[in-house]
Amino acid sequence: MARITGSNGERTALAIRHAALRLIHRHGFAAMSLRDLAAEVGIRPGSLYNHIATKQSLLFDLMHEHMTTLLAETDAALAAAGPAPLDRLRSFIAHHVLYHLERKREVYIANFELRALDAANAARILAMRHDYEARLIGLLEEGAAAGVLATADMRVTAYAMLAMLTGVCTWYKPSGRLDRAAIVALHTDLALDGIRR
Amino acid sequence: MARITGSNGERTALAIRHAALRLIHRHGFAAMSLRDLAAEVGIRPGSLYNHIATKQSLLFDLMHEHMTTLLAETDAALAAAGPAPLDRLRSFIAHHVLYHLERKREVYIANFELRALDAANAARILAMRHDYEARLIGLLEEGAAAGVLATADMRVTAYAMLAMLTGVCTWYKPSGRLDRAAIVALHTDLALDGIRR
DNA sequence: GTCTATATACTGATAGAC
DNA sequence: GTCTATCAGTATATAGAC
Repeated sequence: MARITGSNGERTALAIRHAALRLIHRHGFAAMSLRDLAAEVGIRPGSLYNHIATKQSLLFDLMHEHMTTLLAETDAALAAAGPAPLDRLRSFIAHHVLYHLERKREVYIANFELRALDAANAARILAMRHDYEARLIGLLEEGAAAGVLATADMRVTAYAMLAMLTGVCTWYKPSGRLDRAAIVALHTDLALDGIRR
Repeated sequence: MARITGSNGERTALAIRHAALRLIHRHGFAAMSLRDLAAEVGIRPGSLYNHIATKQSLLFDLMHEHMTTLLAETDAALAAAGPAPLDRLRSFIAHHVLYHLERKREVYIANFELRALDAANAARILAMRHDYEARLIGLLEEGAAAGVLATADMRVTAYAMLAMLTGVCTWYKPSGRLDRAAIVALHTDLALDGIRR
């Protein structure tokens, strides 16, 4: 007999993940105690262990799920884009910015809590991050081959672009002055043409 | 009678600051115990309190010293630059990148451990960060007034540029492929003209 | 699956001898 | 200024009743 969808156990597991995202984003993984987490969920500390193996595995699962989703969605966005290198690049930028606006907590954690993972887990997440960087480097190489863009160094340019595009996570608030489309357009312009006129 | 320069106490205090920069950069402030710190310095945990008031004040002092130096050096770089808006902007970019290459640990801590400060200390560091951002926004406004650059939004453009320029902290290694001048040139080109050709 | 209770270790910080 | 010793609180994780 199949497990009942949305049973109490599953709802608790989901609540733990959401509460962990909030607390880790706000205070950092090391500063989040399992007592804090349990209190946020509304259960006793020991009950957490019906849903997680260790605090470490909880962090890894959150990061792994984020990276899996990011890679899959990016590939889908590129598959839906036109064939022109600049169009594909625009598609990457737009998806990256929108994804980072919508899931700023997951992104923040995946970028800044790598230090809290043990060596084996960190290696797995790093490999997925390298896969993601490789997507952008590939797009830059396509553009350079087509003669529509130029850069002194593919890899460092990709790092610089990703740092800029990921920066939205640190200041974006949904109630802010600019809407999402304006933020995407501004970052696309900056990446492609800079600020000089 | 003046205190002897480089006395044992001062050398210990300096060693604590350096060790703290290393450990916080590597593991994060919350994950650095004062026992770890004392061991790295080569003293007993209790002896730390001859040099620091609390763990919190140690973090604040490190961040405050960094921000003070960054603001002073930036003003000096701008004072030494030519009067043309683009020259002043190039001077800002070059100084920012070089400073961040040379003091990546301090920068990383100041950017990502704000959450570990209590409210009053965080407000002081945030005010200094806003001062720094205001320098760049001012330069962008100078350039826009002179008609040599354009942007859809001054503040968000400044955030995006700072995120990009600060990104060097996360991957730079002195033994890397590109030397500092090349990294500065690449980021200046990216900021001013983007990647499109 | 959640609860109470607890094991075991570690945390920041302090007191007082030298 | 550094040491030994320790306080009081908290950390992750586990055991067993319900």
